[in-house]
Amino acid sequence: MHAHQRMISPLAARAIEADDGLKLIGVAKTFAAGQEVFGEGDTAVYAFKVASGAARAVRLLADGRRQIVEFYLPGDVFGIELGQIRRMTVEAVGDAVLVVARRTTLTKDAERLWRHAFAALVRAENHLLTLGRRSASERLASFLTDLAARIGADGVVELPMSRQDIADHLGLTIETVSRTLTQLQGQGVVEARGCRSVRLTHPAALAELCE
Amino acid sequence: MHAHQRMISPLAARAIEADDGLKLIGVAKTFAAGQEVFGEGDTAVYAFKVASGAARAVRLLADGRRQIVEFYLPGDVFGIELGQIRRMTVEAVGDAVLVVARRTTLTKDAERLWRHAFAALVRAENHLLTLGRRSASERLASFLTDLAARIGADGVVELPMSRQDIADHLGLTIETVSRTLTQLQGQGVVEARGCRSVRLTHPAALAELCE
DNA sequence: CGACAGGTTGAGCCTAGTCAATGAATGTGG
DNA sequence: CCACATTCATTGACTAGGCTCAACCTGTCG
Repeated sequence: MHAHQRMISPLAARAIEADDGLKLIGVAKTFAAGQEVFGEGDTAVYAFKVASGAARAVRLLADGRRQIVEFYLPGDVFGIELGQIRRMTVEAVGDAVLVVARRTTLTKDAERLWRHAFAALVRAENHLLTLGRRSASERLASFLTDLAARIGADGVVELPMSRQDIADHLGLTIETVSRTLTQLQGQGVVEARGCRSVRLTHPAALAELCE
Repeated sequence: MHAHQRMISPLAARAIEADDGLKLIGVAKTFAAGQEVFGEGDTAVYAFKVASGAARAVRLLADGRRQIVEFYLPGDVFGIELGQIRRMTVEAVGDAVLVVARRTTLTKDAERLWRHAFAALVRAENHLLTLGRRSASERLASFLTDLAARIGADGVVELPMSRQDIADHLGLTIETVSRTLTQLQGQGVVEARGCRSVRLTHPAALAELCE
């Protein structure tokens, strides 16, 4: 098990309340690396909250090109839908523990679900700017800055996802992700410690690089 | 005045109800081409519904690169915010008539506002796939197919926006938009009638081109 | 230790961007 | 009504950022 995949006891997760105010009471369920949480086209029954690990929301084109619409990290809520049909596939990234709740039991929390969905909108719209107008190095800089804010500890980000996942999130190839990361190291703004751990040595410069 | 900018009497627009079920009662206001409806950073007071014309939601990078996050077409509602601050600028595309309502007076319609915001999320997440993984011709094909579904009449789409707007929405340059459109004509799937009107001569083939 | 998946690096290519010239459309004033 | 100005769109020549294909390296685990 990797350091970034802190497992928590399923029992301890039974009632997780993060600072978002949404008390998502449900059963904690463990997903293995790559396991599908739900698939595009499925009937939407549950909402989920990440207790540990991470998940990815994936959309595919017919020829296999893949876009990761969003990464869900500890504390994030996902699976809220207006319709009955899942609009994309969500899979565990590495091993993950999710708290599961029937969507129908959450209607009293409508206001808070609303906030989570709106946060997703804000994130998606920000990401549109990145995919539409930023260069490879700007995409990486944005990505690392964002991750640092969400799961960074003391300037170090433990990446839960593979290079392929990062590439598919940023609309690049693994080769470009790899090269760009090397280049950022050359500029002295980040420092890799193994391929799943990045230290942001100069976060201000990294933020500059986002333009 | 262009054919696609059907003006309606402000009085007639006082209570616009489209098939979305949201009865947005307010004052109709006319905006000139390019006029700002609200700016990034402004305090969010009103919500808007497009009566005629179109609007664009714009985000800028420091060096002037521009991303059009979304086009709002007749019937679309925008300006719903969770916070008090506008997250992007919205401007009229060509002349436009908008119905304006105080956000605070809309709280009883929360359920319907919710639907509009969720629709924006679905659109944004779909567009992420386009910007992240589609080629120039696939982007144009997606764009035209989408527009045809929203404002197409009999296979003809009257474009409310300029080439620059299209480019900034699709993450391309005007030259690439222009060339790609010419190329689509060469393939016989579309037919331009002046630069603001496109006939989808072979919509099925166009849908194929989206991959 | 050896095998394998995942990551890095290199060489060459291709799509889309840049820079520049031309052409079409719209608007203004004489 | 036409000459001119201005803006927007198209086309061409060239460039470059990122992709493809391929080899090599690294770290993780049996």
